[in-house]
Amino acid sequence: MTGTSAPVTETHPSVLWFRRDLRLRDHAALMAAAERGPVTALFVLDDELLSRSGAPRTAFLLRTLRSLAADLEHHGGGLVVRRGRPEEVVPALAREIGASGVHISADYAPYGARRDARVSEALGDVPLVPTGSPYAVAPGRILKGDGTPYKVYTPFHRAWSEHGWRRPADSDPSQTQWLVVGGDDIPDDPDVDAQLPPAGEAAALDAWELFRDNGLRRYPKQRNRPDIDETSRMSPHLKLGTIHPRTILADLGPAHEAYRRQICWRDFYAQVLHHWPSSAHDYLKPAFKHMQYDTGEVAQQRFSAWQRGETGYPIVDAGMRQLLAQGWMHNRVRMVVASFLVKDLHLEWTQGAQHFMDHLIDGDLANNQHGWQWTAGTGTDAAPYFRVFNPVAQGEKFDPDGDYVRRWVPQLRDIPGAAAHSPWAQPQPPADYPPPIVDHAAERRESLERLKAIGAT
DNA sequence: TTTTGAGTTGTTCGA
DNA sequence: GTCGAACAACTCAAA
Repeated sequence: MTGTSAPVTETHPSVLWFRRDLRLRDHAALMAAAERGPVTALFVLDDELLSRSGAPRTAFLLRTLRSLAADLEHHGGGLVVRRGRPEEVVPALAREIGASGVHISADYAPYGARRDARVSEALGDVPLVPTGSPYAVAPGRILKGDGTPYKVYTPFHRAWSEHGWRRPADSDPSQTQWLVVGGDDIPDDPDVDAQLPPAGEAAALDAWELFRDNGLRRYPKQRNRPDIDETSRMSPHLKLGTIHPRTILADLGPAHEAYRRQICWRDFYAQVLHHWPSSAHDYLKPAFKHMQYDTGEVAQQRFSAWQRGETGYPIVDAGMRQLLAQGWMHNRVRMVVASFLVKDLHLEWTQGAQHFMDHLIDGDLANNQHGWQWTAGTGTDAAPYFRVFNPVAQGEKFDPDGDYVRRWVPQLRDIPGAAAHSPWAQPQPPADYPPPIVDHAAERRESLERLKAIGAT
């Protein structure tokens, strides 16, 4: 015994405030909290956040919370759930247990960052301690040589790959001393028609291992095939943090670059939103604000048809119906339906983005808003203006046998093969399926005209 | 400061 | 049926 390290004779309880990190493994903030003494696990039901969350996403969150609570109980603890404003609830609990600190994983999204600043102030002398983030590399860590953030993906990806990331954190819930106090009940799920996937950390790890050992090998070739549907389905888990991207990256080898790039996209868009918070609702390229968009009753009817999956374009309708049925949509199809809303219906991307956020269980502000801005051609590193998806060609290319559209649009069941992508060309089109609400070729030309008009300004 | 090369995911048209 | 070019101009990143 040399006495170089001070013996820890005194321990202080602390609060571990869960937000988008609803797991116990690979959890840096949990480690930081646990090494100081007993830990009270808290989740705040924040009405301001819940009011922005559609029923499927809320249901998936509540199921995830129940799973986390059960996991904590399994390790001799429990999840303290309290409803209210975080700047009131968190300091109240901290006082109640005499916390020496409140530990969090940092949140870089606009609302979360403002909320955390308010909470930190309300906590007074009790520090709000961020450890780790929901990303492989936290926003703000990767900058260009001149100290400013990247706006283009490819150089960001290069820098991100060179920067590297930490190994998964070694958090151990069974070695943590949990301190449980009273709280509110987790509310019942809202009514949801959608078939949601299993929620919680164990489900996330199961889903990851299943994909890693099966679909990952074929991912580069098949990721664009909604009919085969061998994507990883990790997005809802990454959204809620039931798995950390580092856990995933640690399993990837040199052959898995295509999938690793997707993880990098998530980091990229998080840092774009972090550095340009207004891009959550504003056109990143301001000229697009002045483009002519359709409004009025016909536009609203078309928007409604798009939402319900009754546009008469099978790949669009299949995607929109999958969204309603599963709270999820294949990524290739997300681009197709987004392009249709923006370029064929001439509606603003924000309208479509809102519908996505209402229904997607993986609805993540950074990914969603910037995915839409990319399609609309208004975002960072966006698609060139002339890139207009043809819904028939996309269907024939990525759903070559028509299996995807027949799965989600049963009215097409009697049209075999790729012909299902153009039912109007059938000798006898199905009577219970609508004809196209707009003519794609004409609307494509119209879109290019309107884009040209703002190019002149 | 200036210059240069490059930029996730597409479609259409004409040879 | 296949193939290459055109579809613009601009901004970004880096030397």
